[in-house]
Amino acid sequence: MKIGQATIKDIARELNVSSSTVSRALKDYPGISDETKRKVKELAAKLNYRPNAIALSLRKSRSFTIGVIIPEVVHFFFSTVISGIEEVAYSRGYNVILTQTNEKFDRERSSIETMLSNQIDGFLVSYSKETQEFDHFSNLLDQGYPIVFFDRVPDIPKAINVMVDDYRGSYDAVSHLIRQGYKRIVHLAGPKNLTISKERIRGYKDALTDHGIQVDENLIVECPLGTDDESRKITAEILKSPAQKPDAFFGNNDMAAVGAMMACRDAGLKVPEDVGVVGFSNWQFCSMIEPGLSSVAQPGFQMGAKATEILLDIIEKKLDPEQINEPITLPTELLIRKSSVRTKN
Amino acid sequence: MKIGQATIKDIARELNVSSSTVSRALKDYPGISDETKRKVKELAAKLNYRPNAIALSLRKSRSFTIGVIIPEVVHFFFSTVISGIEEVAYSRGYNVILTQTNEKFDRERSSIETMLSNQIDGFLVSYSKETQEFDHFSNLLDQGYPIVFFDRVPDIPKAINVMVDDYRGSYDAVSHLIRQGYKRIVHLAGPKNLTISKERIRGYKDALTDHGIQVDENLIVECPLGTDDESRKITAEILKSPAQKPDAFFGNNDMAAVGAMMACRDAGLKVPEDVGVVGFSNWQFCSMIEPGLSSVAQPGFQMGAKATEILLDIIEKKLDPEQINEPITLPTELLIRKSSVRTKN
DNA sequence: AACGAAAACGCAAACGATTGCATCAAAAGA
DNA sequence: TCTTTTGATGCAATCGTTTGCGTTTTCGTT
Repeated sequence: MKIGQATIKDIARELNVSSSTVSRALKDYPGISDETKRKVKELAAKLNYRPNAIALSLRKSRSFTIGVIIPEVVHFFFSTVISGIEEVAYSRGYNVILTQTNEKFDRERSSIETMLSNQIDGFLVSYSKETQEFDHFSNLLDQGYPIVFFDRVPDIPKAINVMVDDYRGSYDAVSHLIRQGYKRIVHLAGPKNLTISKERIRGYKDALTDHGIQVDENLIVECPLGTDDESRKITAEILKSPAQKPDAFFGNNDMAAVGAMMACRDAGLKVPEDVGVVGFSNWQFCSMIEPGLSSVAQPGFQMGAKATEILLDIIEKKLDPEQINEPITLPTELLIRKSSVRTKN
Repeated sequence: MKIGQATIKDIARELNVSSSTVSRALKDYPGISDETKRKVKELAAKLNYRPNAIALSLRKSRSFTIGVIIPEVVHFFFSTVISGIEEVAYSRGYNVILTQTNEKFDRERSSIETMLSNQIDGFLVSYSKETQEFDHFSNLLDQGYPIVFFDRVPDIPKAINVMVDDYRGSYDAVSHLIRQGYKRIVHLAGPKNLTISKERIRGYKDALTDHGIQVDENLIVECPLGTDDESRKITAEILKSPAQKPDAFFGNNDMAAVGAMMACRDAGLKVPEDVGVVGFSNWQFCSMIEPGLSSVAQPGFQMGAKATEILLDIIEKKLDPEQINEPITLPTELLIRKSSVRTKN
């Protein structure tokens, strides 16, 4: 008993019955005497019997495992999403196998391969920044594999997408800045191949237009990396230029916003008096820095949970993927802190 | 070909050979003609054959999957550890299945159960705060299951532990505060059942003693939750008390340290002029807040990577677990920022 | 022409569990 | 007493792959 788990065969041998009987006894099938059931269950408990999930998977061609592919675990937002995924999967009896792509396209593809080898029941995907074409996903969808995309979602047929309402979040943030009296608002944008970046840019533009401010394309600057260092440098550059100085920064993410704040401080500008700043994602540090950084909160946990629920429903045929034509959007919430509130007036 | 992957049998049937031949041809076994090998490989490529990892696992009683059990994914430190784990596992051809316990003992146990069912090759564990007894781990170790503990490690026989040098990190941090002239240093300690908390307390005490300062047990206050809110309240309480006021706070983690900073600010005390603060973990926000929070950096990625390497070496019999008697400690690094540097004086 | 050896391949069991169908006994009905 | 029904269990195939051993084919040698 030392090595190797007890199997149904072991129980069968010990009790002088067949494996079939043991299997059925354990699952309370009709047609097995109460006496036998009792003995089987007793011995099973005594031997600490645990069904071999691998054997089960092979038999049923189902692994009760879902594969999660994300760019990077260490991003706070993604870690909250994982938490949501894990929570739902666990409660419904599924395992989660995880790989991060580190934003590499090749790794995204090879991860899919190994997961397919492992007879994954379905995929949960947020694709990498490098990914520009989506054949590897389309093929899977065509073959009928369940996939739910979240946050970074592709624009391909049959894809089921769960995302936050980036447009609305961006629109709200920029409107808020305008109401606070800021007029020349720079948008530190994300990589333009990502839908989320595009949506946020769209929200930014519409907010300006709706408030009677003309969009100046020069004020939309791309920050591909999304780090504070990058945005700090870019912002410093902007502040140095002789053109009419901006008086607010709306970051595609919180790191970019923080970088802008630092650059402003470096340039001797005060936040929020001289310059307003709003970020996106509501990372933990937003409430800890001084001044507190206003930010658009994304419901990461809910997103992970929702995406997983949909995926499992599809896997378990409770839901027909054909019926979902619209992306599922989750509401954002603008959290207003000091960085964007003009106290003087 | 729509649904269901091509199997070895499919290839065999198509080519009028046996499965054995196909299997051997694919792996370049001797005793198969070059001609056959060519044909098999060609067809395999054409059918997009992918070996069924589940069947393989069943046959070899090996799953090439390791199970990771951690308290919470959303902790920055743990997410860096996961990243390290994932990196090494991926490069060595293993899958990672992940569960978080949410600090619950029951969930820890049930996670182990499901992982055992899934024929996990080994465990990587950081146990929950609720966990007080370790039979569920001891049993596994006795049965010969490979387990490597990290960060939160148990004091039980045969356990292989990977941890940061908490003692040294704590000692360095407190010594630094003393050298800056702070004298009454409060330690916002972690749960005392965790080895890491104990080690940090030990480092705190030794640093004081070595610098000729007597340890005052009243200055060691437990912050079981480790949140900023909790520590903010506790710190406020301490500052209100009539006793000789402390002039520095050393947090068991960064959140606790930030809480202390906020409480000081609330009380009208300036950091670092009046009060010095040092945290532990070096979360991302440390460099973003004002003043920057000095902190002891823990090499999370390296810890995950190291633990995984050891585990895989044990699994692959490259390493004999009996040979490891000492915990593996990774060096910490004290990052000094403004919060603990007295400029006046 | 005949024999032996090497080369190429197939058979079948095994991993652990499930399940349609057959089998056997005992109990019920005629 | 003999047939029919019901209840309890076993057989064997299956999922996809590997592998020890046996079988067949093809040569080369004498």
